[in-house]
Amino acid sequence: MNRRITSEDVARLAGVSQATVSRVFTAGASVSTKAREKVERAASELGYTPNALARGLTQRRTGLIGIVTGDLTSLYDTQLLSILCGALRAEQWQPLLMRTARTDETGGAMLEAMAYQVDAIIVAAGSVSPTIVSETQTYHTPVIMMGKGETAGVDTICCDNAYGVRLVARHLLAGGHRRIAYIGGNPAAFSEQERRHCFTEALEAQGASLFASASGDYSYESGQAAALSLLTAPTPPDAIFCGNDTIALGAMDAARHILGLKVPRDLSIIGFDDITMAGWPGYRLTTIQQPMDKTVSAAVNLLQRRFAGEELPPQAIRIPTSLVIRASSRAPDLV
Amino acid sequence: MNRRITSEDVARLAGVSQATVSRVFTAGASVSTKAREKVERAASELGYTPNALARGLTQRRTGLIGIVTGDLTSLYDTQLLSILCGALRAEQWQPLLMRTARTDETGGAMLEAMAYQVDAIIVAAGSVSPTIVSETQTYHTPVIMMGKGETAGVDTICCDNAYGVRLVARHLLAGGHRRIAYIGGNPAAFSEQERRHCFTEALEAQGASLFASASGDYSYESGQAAALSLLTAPTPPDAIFCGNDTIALGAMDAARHILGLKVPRDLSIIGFDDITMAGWPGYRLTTIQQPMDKTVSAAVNLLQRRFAGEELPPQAIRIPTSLVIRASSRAPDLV
DNA sequence: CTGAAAGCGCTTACAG
DNA sequence: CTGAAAGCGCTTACAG
Repeated sequence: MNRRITSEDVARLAGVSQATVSRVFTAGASVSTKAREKVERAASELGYTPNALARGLTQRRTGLIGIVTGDLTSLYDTQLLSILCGALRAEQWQPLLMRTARTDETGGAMLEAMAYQVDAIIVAAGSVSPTIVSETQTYHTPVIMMGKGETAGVDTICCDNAYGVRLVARHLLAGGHRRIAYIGGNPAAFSEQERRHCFTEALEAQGASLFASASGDYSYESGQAAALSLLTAPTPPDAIFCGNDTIALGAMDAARHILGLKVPRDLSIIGFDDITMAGWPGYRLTTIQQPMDKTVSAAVNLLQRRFAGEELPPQAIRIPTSLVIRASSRAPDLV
Repeated sequence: MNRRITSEDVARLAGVSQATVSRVFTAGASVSTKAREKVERAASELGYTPNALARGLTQRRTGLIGIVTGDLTSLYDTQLLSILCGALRAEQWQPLLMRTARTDETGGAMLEAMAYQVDAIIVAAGSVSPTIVSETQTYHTPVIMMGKGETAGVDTICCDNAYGVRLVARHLLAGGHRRIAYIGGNPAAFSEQERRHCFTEALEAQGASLFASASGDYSYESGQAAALSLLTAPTPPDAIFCGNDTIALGAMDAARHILGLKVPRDLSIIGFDDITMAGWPGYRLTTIQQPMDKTVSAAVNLLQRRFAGEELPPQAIRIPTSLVIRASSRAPDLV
């Protein structure tokens, strides 16, 4: 057979109407046990599965969730994606993955997802112009932006950067550090701006100040390069806080393997995210934990409420952060 | 407006028939310049994009490609996924991501993808029973299995495991190693079976034999545990070849940080895949490179040919492998 | 509970 | 080149 099996085929074999076949595959529709049995027998004999596209055309829901990610080069993004996909699957939602290579592709990717009538879009990358936001609002499709603070018109889920970096500042100062540097991620990213800003403020609130800083792009290589330039300066920093763990791993490798420094004896290094590798014995990175499972379940909950038709204003959810002390930072009591 | 804009709306505004609107958005359809202009103006004014679902229902093609992956915990899988998604996007194909948590979910995930009328399915995880294969063949949907050798009825793309592990055997023996161990991945995986088998054979072909071996599940933790047990035996191995890089990183960290061994002085470690981290200065892992871009472009090419209707028998493509010598293995000339 | 029929938003022969 | 109409495979009021 060169044609897909349709509900019509099943109906014919089962001796019922096509509508009855449809009802058997529609949760909550009323069908007699007898009819249901005939249909199920016929369906399994023919190997019938309802066409999700046709179903999506008639119902309001397709079960498709658009996920806009960056280039998936970041270990954090990748771990988040994995957890997110697992959670979506548990809800029987299918992720339509829009991987963007550049941050300005985000808007386009959202519109492409819309073309497939996705029930919602989760944006985990790049930033979105207000024009795009208002454009997507015409579609009445829920949009959740991850890693972004309050944004007009859409839901956002973000970790508590301010609290996290405050913990870092306190920890480093308690560790006796006075030349504290910062290596940031992509300057255009919200998380970078917030982390840098709040970290600087937190130091100042405690009577200290940022000693030096550099910018990267959240990559390992950028962490290496930035660390190298900071550490070879006439007066190098004695601690580096990094915008994410990947940068921190690059910085640590540069300090140890290129410059021959001991971490944390010569230098404390702290990251942000708590990706799996931060706990590996080769790194044992002190970092701010950003609980990915909580982020994901907040997203799923929000979608459930929106799908249920609840009329709530755009949410700006913050997920709590915490400090995970490992071996890459000087312990306060040893000073 | 609470309703999506349809081609009907555009037609009304542009003063043409709905069919003409459709033609403007269908590549290769003939429309007069005048009509095209009117339609394009109206479409952009209304913010119209064709409904990809409705289009998919009438055409043979949806532009959707189902991708069945494992739990995305593996660094190799994740890097491959990233490259794959980039390549699909370049073709205007959208990946419908089916992330499975257990290997026996593969078949179900394929059928779910089928329900969305995907144009093809790329399976990059788990194994598939012959029943599922024949079931999917009824749908006439191309299926490509990655990381699998020749399989009846479907296309496969796999790296040249045999050649790769032969290079490892030769390299280790040339390095003077005589107690060579192997830590495998998931015993149910094709790649594991092939690598283990061919590695054992390669050693024997060169007059040596496998000294010890252990099984893991391709994870970092399993690499650590297996290395620990092998290296604390009365006579430990002096070299370990690992079924993938992630295992090798775990093994290396266990050797160095838990047992205090020097790599490669006390022990050579070799991996498989050549993931990004294998080149990081903290590891500098000697490994077999499996070119992901070639794997991906082979898949894209194959899909293009299948979509074009070419009648070719199931392909069993092998991608060449090569040895990347870094610092985790003893150099032959130093012995 | 069940069938006939309209409709979801497109594409594509079929005439003209 | 263009319009009217059939059809893709479903769901869902509407009657009965």
